[in-house]
Amino acid sequence: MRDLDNSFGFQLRMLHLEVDRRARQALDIFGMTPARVTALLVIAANPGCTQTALGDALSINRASAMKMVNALETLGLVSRETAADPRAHAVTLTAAGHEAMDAMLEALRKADEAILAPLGPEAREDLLATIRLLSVQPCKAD
Amino acid sequence: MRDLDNSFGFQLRMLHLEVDRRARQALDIFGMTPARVTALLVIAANPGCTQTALGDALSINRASAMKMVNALETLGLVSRETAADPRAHAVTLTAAGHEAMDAMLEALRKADEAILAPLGPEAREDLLATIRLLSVQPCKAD
DNA sequence: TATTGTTATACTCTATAACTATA
DNA sequence: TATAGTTATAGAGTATAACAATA
Repeated sequence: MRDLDNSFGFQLRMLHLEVDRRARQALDIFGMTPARVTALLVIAANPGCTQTALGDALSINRASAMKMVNALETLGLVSRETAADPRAHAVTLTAAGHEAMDAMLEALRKADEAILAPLGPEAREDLLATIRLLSVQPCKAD
Repeated sequence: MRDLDNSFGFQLRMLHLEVDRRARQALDIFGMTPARVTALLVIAANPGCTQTALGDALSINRASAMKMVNALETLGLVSRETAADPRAHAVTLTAAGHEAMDAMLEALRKADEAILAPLGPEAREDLLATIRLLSVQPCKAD
């Protein structure tokens, strides 16, 4: 049997599976999912971004980004404003979106806490620093 | 704006997004996906497991596990054998499955390498050890 | 009664391709 | 010609609910 314990991709996938499952549970009462919260966070960090820019930030294409915005708009969390370029839409959080985001982040923080329980403060900082180092930060949408 | 840099869940999701994207590219020529490889690995680690047990190991339900086995069987990578309990199927890798798995793991190793490039040997071991510590290892399917 | 596999159906998230309107 | 948004369609991966066979 192959030594899966040493496969970074496999281990990360297993961890993500668990984190995602817990996040999904935590977000269920909001009618949200991890993918939607991620989109919401990117929009919050880049108010007025276009749908195409949002897609680039999330590594998804225009059509998929539009569907996400549709879902968030239906939930009343974001709105499409007119942009300088009349072809584009400027996507921004509504007041309800800002409020909801705070509640969701707190719910996610609790879900993360359950996962991170085995780690002390230093180990958590090290882990976060390492992940940040590896991750191409796709939160710039402009 | 909320400090997303310090949100473990958000950072992990972003990292997973990138790792998954590269893994998907690497597996494309095999007609495989990360989810299918994970299932294949669990089956390889637990030869003769039932579909329900596979589902438990992957945190998915029976119906979804059956679909995965169907896909892997169609690709000729696994086979359903008769189990002690005639209600169940014993799922095992075929010879082709074992061969293909080696090639896939090598392809994934290369994809991981591209992500891990910023880390030295020690940092990689630390990261892997930490992830293993957090991850409830769902690779026991029996 | 409980469990295994199965089928049917549906939802989320992604993709591609083609269309429109504007640049 | 290129770009932003849209629509239609499709596929992967998940879920629930109900069914047959077996324990």
